[in-house]
Amino acid sequence: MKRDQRLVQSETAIVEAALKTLITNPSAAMSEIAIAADVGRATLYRHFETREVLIKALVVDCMKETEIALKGIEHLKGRAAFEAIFDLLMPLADRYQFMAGIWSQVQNDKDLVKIEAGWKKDMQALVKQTKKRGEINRDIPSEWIVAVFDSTFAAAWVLVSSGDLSPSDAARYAKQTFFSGCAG
Amino acid sequence: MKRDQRLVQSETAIVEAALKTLITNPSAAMSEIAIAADVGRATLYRHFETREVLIKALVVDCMKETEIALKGIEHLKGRAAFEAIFDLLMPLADRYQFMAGIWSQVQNDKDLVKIEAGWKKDMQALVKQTKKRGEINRDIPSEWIVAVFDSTFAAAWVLVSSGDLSPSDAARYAKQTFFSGCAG
DNA sequence: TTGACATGGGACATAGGTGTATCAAAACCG
DNA sequence: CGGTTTTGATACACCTATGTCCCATGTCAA
Repeated sequence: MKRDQRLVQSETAIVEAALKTLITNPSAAMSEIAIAADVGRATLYRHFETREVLIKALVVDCMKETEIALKGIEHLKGRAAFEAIFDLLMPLADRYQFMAGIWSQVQNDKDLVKIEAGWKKDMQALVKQTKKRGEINRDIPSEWIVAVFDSTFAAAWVLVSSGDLSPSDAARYAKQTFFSGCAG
Repeated sequence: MKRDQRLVQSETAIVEAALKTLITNPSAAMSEIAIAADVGRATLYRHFETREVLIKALVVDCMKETEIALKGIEHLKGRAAFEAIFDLLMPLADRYQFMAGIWSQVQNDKDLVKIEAGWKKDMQALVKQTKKRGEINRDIPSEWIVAVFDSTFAAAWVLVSSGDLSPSDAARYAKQTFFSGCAG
């Protein structure tokens, strides 16, 4: 017995519309999302009990995509790891635009905060490793490096989302800028 | 006849509290702001007719401070101009944290959008000028340069606001990172 | 001191968003 | 086809934030 086609159709429509809507307006109402998904408001609530549940589901989706994308780069070290991250994550620009905008509404969710904290920790470890390899200037504080990495990504995502740059071009510029900026 | 001391006292308390409150939570309610200012909600509305008016007033204040800070650097060109901007604007980190967070609530205000558009235009002109002087790599698109400039600032502001970096240290790192990143 | 004025607190109407319940119509699966 | 399930629309109660109004209280300036 197959799953009713209407269910999957509604759900994918909702997820896509919610993502797009919440990127442009992180505090968009459920009714706006329903309209964008071309779905009744009641149906929206049938699929996601509350607004909170919907948002968490979207964030979890994005995080899963990230971890899938990053699968198999554990063996890379230092600069090569950084470059792989730029390449692999740049196509997910819109997902990160969404996460960045919605984050303040999610800061009370222990699960998500914990995952984010883990990422930050991994990042700091990678920075230290790269410093040891001499690919990043040891005199620059790691906090600054991490902050610059994040903000370089953000800059690239904005230009990708707005269509000014392709993901691959953006990744190239981001890598160049980041390493030139942090090497010397 | 002097202006009633109570008026100025309330107003400064409101402005300061509103700024601080809206930095941490850009969608804070008027009641929260009133409590933070240690002022009755009614008094808050006596000074600022609506929430919209309050926010616009705060943004205008920040913009004025910016233009005052930048007064007298028109004669500087290229890299020197960029460095002056970093130095002069870094102490205003909290103001920019506020502006960045509140901006989506202000995008319908023609006045503010116009001012912001003017700044962007000036920025692009400065980038082109600096490229001509050979202080920025001509092969990097100006859009990317501007985006990196903005995001470098944002990174620095976050670290300054969180107390991890002093404004002067932040400005130093930001200048170093930005020019190393964009020169080669 | 005194008249004018700002304030705090509370009551109030309004608007908009959230989440629930119901029902007839439509689409699906077998 | 026929029973089941999903759907859209609507009505509903609830809550929260906004903005207005009023009045007793306390403070200011002349």
